[in-house]
Amino acid sequence: MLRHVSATSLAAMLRERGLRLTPQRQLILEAVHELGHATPESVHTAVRERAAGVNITTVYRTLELLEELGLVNHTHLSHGSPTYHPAGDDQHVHLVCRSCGSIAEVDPAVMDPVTGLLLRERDFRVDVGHVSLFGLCGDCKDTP
Amino acid sequence: MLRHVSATSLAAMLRERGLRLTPQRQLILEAVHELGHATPESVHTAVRERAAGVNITTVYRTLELLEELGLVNHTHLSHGSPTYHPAGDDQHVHLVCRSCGSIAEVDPAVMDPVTGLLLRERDFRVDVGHVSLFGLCGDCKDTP
DNA sequence: TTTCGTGCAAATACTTTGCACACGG
DNA sequence: CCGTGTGCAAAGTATTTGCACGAAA
Repeated sequence: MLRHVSATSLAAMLRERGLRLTPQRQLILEAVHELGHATPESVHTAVRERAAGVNITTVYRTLELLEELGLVNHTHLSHGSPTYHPAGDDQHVHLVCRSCGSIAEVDPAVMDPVTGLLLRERDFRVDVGHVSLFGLCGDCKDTP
Repeated sequence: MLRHVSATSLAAMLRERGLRLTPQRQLILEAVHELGHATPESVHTAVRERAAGVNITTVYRTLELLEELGLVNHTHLSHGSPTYHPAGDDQHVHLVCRSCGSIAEVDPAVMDPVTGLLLRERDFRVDVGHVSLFGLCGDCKDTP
């Protein structure tokens, strides 16, 4: 269960593509791991606590890069900013309550019947690390 | 299988709340039905073909209203603008290809195993008319 | 030394808000 | 008439882009 990508392996992944390891890229990747659910804004805030000068532009560019490298995924929780989270085997499906805004996580295996069906019948390969389901949570379904 | 909400029934729903039937509201609701998948921008364009003066602000306000009335739903297809579609029994789940951007639709019944499980085990009521699944379509999965 | 990466500033996209007038009921 | 709805303009947020300098390899 790999929860952290070490600086050296990040460096290796970057080098493979002729890209460079910078303090910003390390800090941003660490921030995503620490935050779990991270918007560009929250990453920016977190990174700034360690290194004041890091620009929001760099956060956007780096998150996009980290996603290309397969180190993070993003999903859209309700409206507004995308939410980034570490890629890997700790993936989860999000349950977003439209009433109270709470976000719960469930094992992506709950999607297996659906992903299997869609692959067989529609030739569509669902990216499970990317799924958000909207609805009403237990606390809200009675008092909407 | 009700595919259109008539002007009179829209009027009735509005009147119940002390709201008014206006040409803009009729046109915008019609546009959502005609377009099927409609962003605020595309609704604006479609409506303008019939009535030049309609403002984008009114489109936003009206889509929000129509959603409160339960006449339309919106979902987030990839990034960017939300996509509105008619509410009712023609609901569908969206399959969004992250490679080519294509949007396919499937019967929401494919989600039944998942919605049932989440209701039983997590007390979470999934809004199926709101589901978008991201992944790779058949055309793209071989040549990503 | 050679690119690549970053910060900065400005541009762009999307959405919301305040207000005065228009108009549906 | 009364009060809601609209258009307009402007403000607010979120994100992207161009460019010159700084820095990794």
